[in-house]
Amino acid sequence: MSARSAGHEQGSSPTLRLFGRYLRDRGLPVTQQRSSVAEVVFDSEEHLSVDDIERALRERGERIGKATIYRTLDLLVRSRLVEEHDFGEGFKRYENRLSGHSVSEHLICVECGTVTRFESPELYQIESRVRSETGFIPIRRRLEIYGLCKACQDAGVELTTEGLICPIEII
Amino acid sequence: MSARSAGHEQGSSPTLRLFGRYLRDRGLPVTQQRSSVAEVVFDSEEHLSVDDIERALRERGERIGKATIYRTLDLLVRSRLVEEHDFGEGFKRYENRLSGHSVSEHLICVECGTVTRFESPELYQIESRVRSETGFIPIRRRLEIYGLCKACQDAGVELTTEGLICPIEII
DNA sequence: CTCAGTGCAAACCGTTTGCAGAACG
DNA sequence: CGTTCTGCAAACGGTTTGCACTGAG
Repeated sequence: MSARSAGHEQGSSPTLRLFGRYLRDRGLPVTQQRSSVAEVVFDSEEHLSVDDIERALRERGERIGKATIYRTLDLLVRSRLVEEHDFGEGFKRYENRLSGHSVSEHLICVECGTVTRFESPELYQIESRVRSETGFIPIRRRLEIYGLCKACQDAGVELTTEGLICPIEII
Repeated sequence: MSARSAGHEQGSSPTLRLFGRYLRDRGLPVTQQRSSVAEVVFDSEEHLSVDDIERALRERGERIGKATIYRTLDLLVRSRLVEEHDFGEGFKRYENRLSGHSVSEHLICVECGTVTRFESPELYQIESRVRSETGFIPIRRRLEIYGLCKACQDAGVELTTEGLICPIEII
């Protein structure tokens, strides 16, 4: 905050250095705040909400405004180092794209909300078929399967059948 | 609006009658407004925003409050007759699930925003594999492929490469 | 006639923006 | 030193909610 700074980013993760390069390449300042926000996201394997990030920063003893967090996340997403998710919770989540499991497919439990990653190589077939059949060039995809996770089943949760059972039936 | 009402739903689409049944089964009143909102959604093949629906109602000469539209859409989604979508535009869209093409896979052009439906039977393989490998029971899924549509390519749109080209590279 | 629905406007809440002061290069 | 960033608070926009009034059953 006060000091002459410049000390962040040294001895840090390769990913953080990549972000530094991204900023420098564009003539953008590598600030204390940007480094801190990036570090929190890079150090986690989770899908973090903005509140999660703010909390993690506070635990490190840093108080960074939400506006700055949002602005930094925008840069991180643009740099392609971080991926933005929307699981329909009313807010976005952010994830380190270089954390090893660079998969963007998710199983989402409708009961407990747990998000699990999974891989589906079949997507490549789907995309190449789409491309050849329609001329559409795929860039990125989102596959989310909502359902009931094993843990909730074991806990005895049943699928509540809201809605019409057989909508085709008349009257 | 003024008249003694009760006249809606007669001679209307089977789907609208299904919604009437859904409401009656639960002891909920089948009101003029609910019928109108439902009819607009059932009569369209599109992914409608709340503004689209409000506009369509106004064109029919009906002025229904946004709150009522939201409340009715909630019922329609619960009845499983309508599906809710979020294409990351900052608001939701709603679609008649019984409009023939009951497919929930979409191609979304990042340039012009056009949404096109497509089918991918491969999803069944993916889901049965997920179920047997993890025990997760799939209920519904969302597959969205973002990319460049044929029309935009023909119009000369190029894919702008923002972000780091090779993030694995050092420094 | 009663209970639920409707409409209005205010509340909500995640996100964005304007601006004065602080920091990077 | 000039330009960009930061933080605060206010603005924003889609959605939700409280409440007096209207309408369905």
